[in-house]
Amino acid sequence: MTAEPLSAKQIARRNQVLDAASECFVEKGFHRAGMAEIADRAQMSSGHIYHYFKNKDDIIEAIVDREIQSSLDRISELENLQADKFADGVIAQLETHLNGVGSIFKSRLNFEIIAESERNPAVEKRVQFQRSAIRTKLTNVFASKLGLTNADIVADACMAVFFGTMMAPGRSAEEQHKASLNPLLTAFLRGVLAPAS
Amino acid sequence: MTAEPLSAKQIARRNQVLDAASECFVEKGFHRAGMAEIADRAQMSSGHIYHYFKNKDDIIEAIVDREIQSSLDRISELENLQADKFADGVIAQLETHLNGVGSIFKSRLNFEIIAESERNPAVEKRVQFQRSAIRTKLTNVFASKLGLTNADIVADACMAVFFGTMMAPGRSAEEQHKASLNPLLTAFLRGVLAPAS
Amino acid sequence: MTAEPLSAKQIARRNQVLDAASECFVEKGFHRAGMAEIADRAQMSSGHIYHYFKNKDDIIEAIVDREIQSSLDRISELENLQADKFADGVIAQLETHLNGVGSIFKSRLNFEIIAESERNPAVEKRVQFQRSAIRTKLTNVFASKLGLTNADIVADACMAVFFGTMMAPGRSAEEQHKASLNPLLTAFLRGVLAPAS
Amino acid sequence: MTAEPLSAKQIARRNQVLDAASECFVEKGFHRAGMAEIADRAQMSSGHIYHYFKNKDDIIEAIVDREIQSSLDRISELENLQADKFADGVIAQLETHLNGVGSIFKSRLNFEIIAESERNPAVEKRVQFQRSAIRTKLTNVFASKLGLTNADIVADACMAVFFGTMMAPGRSAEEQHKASLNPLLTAFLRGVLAPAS
DNA sequence: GATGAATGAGCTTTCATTCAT
DNA sequence: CATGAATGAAAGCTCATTCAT
Repeated sequence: MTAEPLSAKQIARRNQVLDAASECFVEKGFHRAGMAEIADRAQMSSGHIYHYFKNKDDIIEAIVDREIQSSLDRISELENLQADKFADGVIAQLETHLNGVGSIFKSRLNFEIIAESERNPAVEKRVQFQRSAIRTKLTNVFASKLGLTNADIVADACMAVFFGTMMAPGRSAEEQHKASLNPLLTAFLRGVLAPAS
Repeated sequence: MTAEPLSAKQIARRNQVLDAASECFVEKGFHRAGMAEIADRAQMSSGHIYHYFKNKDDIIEAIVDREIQSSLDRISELENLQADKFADGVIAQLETHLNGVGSIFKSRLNFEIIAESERNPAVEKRVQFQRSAIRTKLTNVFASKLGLTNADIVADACMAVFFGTMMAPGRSAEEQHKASLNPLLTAFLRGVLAPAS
Repeated sequence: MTAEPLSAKQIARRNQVLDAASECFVEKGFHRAGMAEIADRAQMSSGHIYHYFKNKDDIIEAIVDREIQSSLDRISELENLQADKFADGVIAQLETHLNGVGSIFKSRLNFEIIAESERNPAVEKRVQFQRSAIRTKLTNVFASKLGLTNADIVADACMAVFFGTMMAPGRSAEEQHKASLNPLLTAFLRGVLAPAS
Repeated sequence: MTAEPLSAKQIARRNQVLDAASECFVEKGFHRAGMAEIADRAQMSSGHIYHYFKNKDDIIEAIVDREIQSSLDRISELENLQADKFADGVIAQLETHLNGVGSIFKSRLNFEIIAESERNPAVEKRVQFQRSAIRTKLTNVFASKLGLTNADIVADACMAVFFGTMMAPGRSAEEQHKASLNPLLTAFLRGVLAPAS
C-alpha cells in the first residue's frame, strides 16, 4: 500500500506514454484519440500502458498535470525580471505566446483541458488549483518585486488580460502569426505593473 | 437543389432535437454524448433524428450556429444603450454573465465549442465568423454611439477583457456566484468607452 | 378477396416503380438499393409504394418477371426467321447481346437475378420457369422450322453456348465492345442449326 | 510499411473467419450476411474480426481470392492428363462440376461473385484476373499438350462451354444431380481438343 | 516487464415498413 | 390516392480494458 518510488526507467517509460498521448490529444482531442494509437506512438503495446496508468482518464489527468506545471514554470520566469523592466517582460511573454513560438502544443490543449474540466471533476480540481496557484504566484511577485499594495487585484486583472488575449483573436494560423498585443491593453499593463514608488 | 422551406412543425421538431442535444452536450460534451440519449430526450426514435440532420456533426454545427446567434444577439443589445451610460451597460452585462444568470447553458458550451474548433474545420469556420462579426458590431457601435476614432482597437481590447473575464476566475459554482468584475478592468473599460468629446 | 383488375393508371404507376427499381438495382444490386431512393426516382412517396407492392421482395419478384418476359420475347423473335437463315439469325442475336446494344440494363441484372435465385425460393422458381420456357420455345422452333428430330438436345446445347458466351469474356467495357462470337462456336451453331434435309 | 509475415496461429485464425464467412455468404449472400453471425460461427467476438480484416469488404475480397485460387488449381489439374485422353479428362471434370460433387460451396458463390463484380471494382479486378489467368492456362496447356496452333481460340470456346454448362441447366438440387453433359457439346469438345497430328 | 489476442458493450447510421393525416 | 413522419431493429465498426502467455 505504500507508494513505491518510481525508477528512472519507469519514469522514462511513463513519459513516453505521456508524450505520445499529448500528440494524439492535440490532434484529435481527448475523446477522439484512441489508446491503440497512443500505444503505437509510445512504441509500446496497448496492454502495457495499463502498467503505468490505471486507465485513459488517468493519462488525461497526468497530461493536465504536466500542462499545468509547464504554465506555472513560465509564470515563475517572471521572478527573474528586474523591477523597472517588469511590464516589458510580461508584455514580451504575452506576445511570444500570441505568436505561438515554442508553445504550440501546450496552447492547443488549453481549451481541450478547460472544456474537459466542465464535465470531469478530477480535471476541474486541477484547473482550479492552477488558477489559484497562478494568482498566488503573481500576487507574490507583484508585491515583492514591485511593492504593490493591491497586488492581488492587479494579479486578477493581469490574468484576465492574459487569458483574454489568448482567446480573442481567433485561431487561424495567419492571424496568429501577425498578432501583436493590443496597444490599449499594453498601456493598461504598463500602468498597473509600474513599480510602486 | 432548391432548399425546401421547412414547415412550422418541422422547425419545432428540429428544435426539439437541438434542445435535447444542447442538454446532452452540456452534460457530457460533444463526443461523450450519444445519439441514443439525444433521441430519448427529444422524445423521438434515434432513427428519426436523421430525417432532420444529416449526422451528428450536422447537429453539432447547428448547435454552434445557435450559440453564435445568441451571442451576437446579446452584443446587439448594446446598441440600445445611451452614450453616457454606455460603459455602465457593458460592465453590467459582463457581471451578469459572470454570475451565470440566465445563460448557464450557453456559456457552458463555450469552451466545448472552442476546443472543437481546433480539430473540426466546419466549427472553426463558424468560430472565426463569430469573432469577426463581434469585432465588426462592437466597432460600429463604438464609432457611432461614442464617436471613437480608434473604435476597432477599443473593440479588440474589450473583446479580450470580455473573454478573459469569462475564463479567468475558474468555473466553480461558488466562485462563479460571488464573482464581480475586477475594479482595475472596470476602470479600464470606463476609460476606453467614454464618449469622444 | 377477388383479384381486382388494375386500371391503366394503376399499371402505369406500378411501372413507374419498377422502372425506378430497375435503375437502382442495376446500380447497387438488390440488397444495397434502398426503398427511399426507389421512391425518389419513381417520384412517389416511399409509403405509397406499399399500395402497389407488398414489400421489397415483391418488387424484386416483379422485376425478375419483367426481365424474364423480355428474354422470352427475344427468343420468340427467332420464330420469324427463315429456315435457311436460321443459324445466321441466332448468331446475329448473340453478337448483338455480346456488344451490349440495347440491352445493357437487362444483362446487368442477369447475374444479380441468378445470384438471388440461389437464396430466394420465389426467385428460384421464376428462374427455373424461365429456363424451361426457353428450352421449350427453342425446342419447338427448332423442330418446326428446321425439322430437327433431336431438337431438345440442340436446344440444350444452344442455351449453354448462349449463356456461356454471355459470361465468359469478362465484363470490362472495352472487351465487351470489341467482342465477337468465337469462330469455333459459330461453326458449331451453324452445324447443329442446319435445316434437317 | 513492410507487410508483417503472419504467424501460423494468425493464419489459422484468419481462415477461421474466412470459413465462417464463406458459409454465411453461401447461405445468405454477401449483403444479407451479417458480421455478427460470421463472428459467431468463427467462434470469435465480432470486434476481434477487425484485427484480421479491415472491414467486411476486405473479407469479401479475401473470399473471392480463395475461390479464384481454387478454380485455378482445378484448371491446373488438366496439365497432368495424357494427350490422347485429354478431351475425356476435360469432360469428366465438367460432369463432376455439374453434379456438384465436392464443390457445392464453391460453385454456389460463383454467381454471387460475378454479381458483386458488377458494382464492386475490387471484386471486378479479381474476376477479370481470373478470366485471363484461366484463358492463359488453357491456351498454354492446349498448345503444349495437344500441339494446337489455334490454342487461344479453342481456349475461349472451351471457357464458354464450361461456364454455359454451369449456368444453363438451372440450379435445383434434383436437376443438378442427374445432369450430364450435353452430347452435342461433348462431341464438340472431343473435336476441338483432339491432338494435332 | 511486456505482448497483443480477445472481449463485448457501445457507437453512429441505415433501412424496410407502418400509419395518422 | 398520396404523403412523409415515425419507428426500432439491425447493420458495420470502434474502443477501453483485461488477461494468458
